[in-house]
Amino acid sequence: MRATHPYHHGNLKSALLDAGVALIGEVGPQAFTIREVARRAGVSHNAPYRHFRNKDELLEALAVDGFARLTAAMRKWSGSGSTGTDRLRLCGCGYVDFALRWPQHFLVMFDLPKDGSVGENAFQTLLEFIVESQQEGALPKGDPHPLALMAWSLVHGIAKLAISGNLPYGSRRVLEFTEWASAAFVNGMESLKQAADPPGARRKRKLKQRETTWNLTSEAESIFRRVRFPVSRKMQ
Amino acid sequence: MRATHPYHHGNLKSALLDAGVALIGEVGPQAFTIREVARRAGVSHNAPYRHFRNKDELLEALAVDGFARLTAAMRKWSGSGSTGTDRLRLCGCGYVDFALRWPQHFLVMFDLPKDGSVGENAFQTLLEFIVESQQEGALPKGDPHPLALMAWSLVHGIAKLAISGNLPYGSRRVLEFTEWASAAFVNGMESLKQAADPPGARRKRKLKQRETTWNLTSEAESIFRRVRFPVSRKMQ
DNA sequence: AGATTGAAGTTGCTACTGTCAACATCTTTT
DNA sequence: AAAAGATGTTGACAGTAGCAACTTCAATCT
Repeated sequence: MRATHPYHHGNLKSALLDAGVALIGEVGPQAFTIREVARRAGVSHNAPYRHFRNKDELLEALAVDGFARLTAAMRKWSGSGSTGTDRLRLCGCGYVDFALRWPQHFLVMFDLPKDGSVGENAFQTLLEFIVESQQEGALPKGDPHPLALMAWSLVHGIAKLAISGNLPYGSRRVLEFTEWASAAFVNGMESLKQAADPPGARRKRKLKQRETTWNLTSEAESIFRRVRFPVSRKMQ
Repeated sequence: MRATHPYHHGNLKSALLDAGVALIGEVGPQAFTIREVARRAGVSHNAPYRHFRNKDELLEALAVDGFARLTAAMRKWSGSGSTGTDRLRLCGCGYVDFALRWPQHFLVMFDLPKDGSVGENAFQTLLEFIVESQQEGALPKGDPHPLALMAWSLVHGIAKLAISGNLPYGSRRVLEFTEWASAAFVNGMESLKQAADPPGARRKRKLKQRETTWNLTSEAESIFRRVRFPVSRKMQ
């Protein structure tokens, strides 16, 4: 009894995570089973319970892993952009591309009861590009959160609808649609940017405008007057 | 043995659907169980198999039911709008409101493998308001499908993110945010509407512009030039 | 009428799952 | 060296999806 694997696996936890990522990618959350993960890691059906309290905790770990991959994908895609709006657009494409490549994993990340604020990093990445675009004057000044949440909602909706087969496009065209929609978002918002805008020498006013109140310029506000979306209070 | 219920239930199928709707609303797709549905309908654990081939078929029936309710909600909300853009905005709010009220049911409708084109009616409703808004001149002319899909993606993303707890708002503010985002969508798109636009006497050219090609005006196209999202081919 | 057929509901079974409890093995600390 | 603790295993239990064989009952066909 030495030819078989040793009694202790060594680093079972990461092996379980790897097997879990593979399994979730194959069968999705419905058919996902702790016992199959254990099987793939070559270990008894109860070994995982030494590393995860229960099934949900394992799934949550997979979600955390997924968000790390997602953030990496967004950063990688946006890396080739030269302006803030370029990066913003590419970031959205990376988001959708990730969702299309690992739809089941994407499911686990969002459609299961999670606890804390997983996915915080992904949102920060998006927020960063939003702020950049604001500084370039491509997006209206003020609290960037509503804009970021709107952009996020847009690409998230595209991703989910595409995955569930509700967009009449194949993967290829979904990405083109994402790019188009992102451009439409930015260009649409651009029309609401600060009216009296000194055309230059404003790039230096770094992050002064990151207050926590949604403060549209009067011109934009006159357009948005019917809604007046209130302050973004106490995000998270 | 007459005091107990009769051997044949009468209309078990609809009773199962009712119990299923209730159950899915309580526990979600994960904990959803055919046997519990049977229990609630006061029937043996295998009776449902006379009406649904398997669990997925029952869930799909629930999804169909959900889409009917969703469409009804959208129509009810938009009923109080006076213009096309009003109805479009309210329609989006109805969508999100429905998702927030029955998040688990909403899950079943989109995140399970479905077969055919369920939800066709809901999309047609949205498309109708998009076309109306185009006729009012509030949205750019041309194929309404990309616009409808973008609007749908936006509200769908808001709904999903809100349900999964990724929007920093409570239900109340989520609806306000939806309203704001919808207004931003329309007003943003409005800036791309036909440039040389005879201000009146165009409401009569009814649905002439419902071609299947995405045909932006030259002005809008110059703004969208970097993407050139192609024709919407063979929707569904 | 009386027999037959077939739909609708039931009971019992198998294979599988999540999770608990008790046990085995190996490492680390004392 | 011995105790302790962490890690992995075996065996159980309750619950589930679905199959097969049985029962009830209404409708149809002589």
